[in-house]
Amino acid sequence: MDIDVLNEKQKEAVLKTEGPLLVLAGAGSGKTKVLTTRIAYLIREKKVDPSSILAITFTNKAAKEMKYRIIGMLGPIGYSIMICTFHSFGLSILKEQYALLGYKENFTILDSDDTLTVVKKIMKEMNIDSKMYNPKAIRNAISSAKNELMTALDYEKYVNSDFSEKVLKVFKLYEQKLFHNNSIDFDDLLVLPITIFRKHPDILKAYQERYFYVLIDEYQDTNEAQYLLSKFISAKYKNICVVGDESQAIYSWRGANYRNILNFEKDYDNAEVILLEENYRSTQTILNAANDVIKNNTERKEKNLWTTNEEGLKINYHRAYDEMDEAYYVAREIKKLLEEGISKSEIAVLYRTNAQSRMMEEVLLRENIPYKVVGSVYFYNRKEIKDLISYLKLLYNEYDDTSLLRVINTPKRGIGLKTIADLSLKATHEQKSIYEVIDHGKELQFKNLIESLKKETEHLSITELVEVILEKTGMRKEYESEKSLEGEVRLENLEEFKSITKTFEQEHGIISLREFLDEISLVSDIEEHKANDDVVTLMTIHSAKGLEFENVFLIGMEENLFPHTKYECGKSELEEERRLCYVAITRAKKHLWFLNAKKRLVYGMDASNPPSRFIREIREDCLLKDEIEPIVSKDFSLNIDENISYSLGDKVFHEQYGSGVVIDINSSIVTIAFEYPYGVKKMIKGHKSIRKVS
DNA sequence: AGAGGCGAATTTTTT
DNA sequence: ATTCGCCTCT
Repeated sequence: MDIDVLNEKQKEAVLKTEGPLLVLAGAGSGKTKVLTTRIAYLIREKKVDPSSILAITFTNKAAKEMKYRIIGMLGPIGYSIMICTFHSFGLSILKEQYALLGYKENFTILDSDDTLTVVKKIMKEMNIDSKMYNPKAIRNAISSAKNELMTALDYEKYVNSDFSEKVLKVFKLYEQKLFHNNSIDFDDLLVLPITIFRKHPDILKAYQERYFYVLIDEYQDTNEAQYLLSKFISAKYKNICVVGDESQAIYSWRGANYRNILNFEKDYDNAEVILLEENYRSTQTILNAANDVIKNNTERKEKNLWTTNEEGLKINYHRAYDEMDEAYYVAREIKKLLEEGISKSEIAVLYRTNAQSRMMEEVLLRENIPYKVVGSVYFYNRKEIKDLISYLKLLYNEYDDTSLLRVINTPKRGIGLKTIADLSLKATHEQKSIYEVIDHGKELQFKNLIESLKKETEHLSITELVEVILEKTGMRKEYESEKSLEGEVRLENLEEFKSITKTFEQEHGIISLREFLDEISLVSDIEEHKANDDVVTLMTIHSAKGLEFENVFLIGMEENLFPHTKYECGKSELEEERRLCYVAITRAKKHLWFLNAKKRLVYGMDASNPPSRFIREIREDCLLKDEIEPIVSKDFSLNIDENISYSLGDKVFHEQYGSGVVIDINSSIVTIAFEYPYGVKKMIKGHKSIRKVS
């Protein structure tokens, strides 16, 4: 553990172990290093019991990274430290205290799709028109209310419109329904522990004593519930260290309140504040640009990033003709970088909205530059996977109506809408779950099937159980008998799921269904276990938070797009956009490019936006305007056979990857699933390397 | 139950 | 421009 490699401020942050501490850590100032060293110091020097340390992060990825680094420093003892996300911390409490709130041990967690389904169902039952009131909006309103720690009862006081009146109605039933289903949503993972703590001071006390030292990462992103949970847990010993940077608060639209970090000193008497302003990541030029932009925000703590790094390259600024020209400029610059021997994994293209990735993808495909789009398709979101997970959830918690409804007629077993409606009505009426009220007909056969599978869970591993489910529910047969290529792909996905469970079991030993379900409920996607993929990264600025790349292209630097002003543009919204810009700029270590276009298609209409105000906020000598001839090129025909149309399920043959199936088509890109080991690839329509086979 | 047509919406995303 | 959800028709 190298305390000596830390700078003075970082050292202070490590050594001040007692009492409330606020570490304002600018971008690239070694925040994670401080956190991990601090934990190592507590254990090694202060002889603190690892199990009395609680470190909370926002994402699984961050938690994993921190754990990995700690274990690197301390060895296996690191495993016994509670390093987790807010939600998994909440779950750990609920697993111990569920009974206090009347839940049964086998409660399950609904994801945001599931909760939407519940909301829709309730709206239907209550005859609320889903055209007049958007179910998603209602779900979000409920979720926001819960994160503000409002119960349905509290919400009543805030009803001031038609919409909120409907929200209230749905909210009440929603909470009832979840309870009767013995299930909870993501928000409950934060809210219910707080409810318990408020009701049972003795239990709160026990947790306070268990976690003597508390660390919270990304404190600027805490919402009310998370804020309060942090406060409760550390209220007794007040050994709370929060780390964050209000300049990087970009989730206020999700209920995060960066004032939590600005108010830390008011919340905790004698709080010490340490500023980490030395940046180890970027060049002076990049930091100047970042500072120039962020200083236009009013609500922030004065902070000025500096570095001893060299001045570095200027920021290239290119105003392209249109979005295609913009993408081509980026592709050309990337090619230059690759020729210089720069690794693709050190190149990122960042944008404000997902829609912008499209043209970029198309051009990178045409130019044969390997890339990945972060956060596009979620494995767990595929239909067949969700169905399978629903079976698992139902086996664990038969009261889970959401899962039951998903699979009761999947694959088809002749249980129609009428039957389902009747069952739902009966269940609502008797305040029971659907499973409980099933007593005859084909649905009883289904119930018996579930009962027999439940028996199997006792002596099978998860992988074996999945196999039995695929067989006995007829899922496998269904897809096999389709004799369609789509069915084949779905079967492959299910096989892939089995390899996930297998890996999981190899890593964790024999695990219970509960452990497995918890894991997949709280992890949004599987590990990107294609490790050594050296490719260019495309992603939104939001997803780029916490990451760094030597070379960063920031595209769409235009008014209306970034800052984004689709709806209203209030001062606070603009400031959040500016923080987002700050985050984007500070991702770059060595070289940064700004791109925009004189005109582009927005919602199918020509739009021409002036350059982003953020560019103007940067001192001029940081920027190098690059004026080159626009590529107004029509000769994309290179390697392309025109007029080839595709439909889903078409069989194709690729000279390198062999035979494959078209699984997605969008304007000029086809997605093709090739056989093992090539997998799913995107290609430009009509590329000469692929041909259709009949 | 599945295909086709129409209208509406279209920032950011984790858990 | 395109996607998505809902509706109707086979």
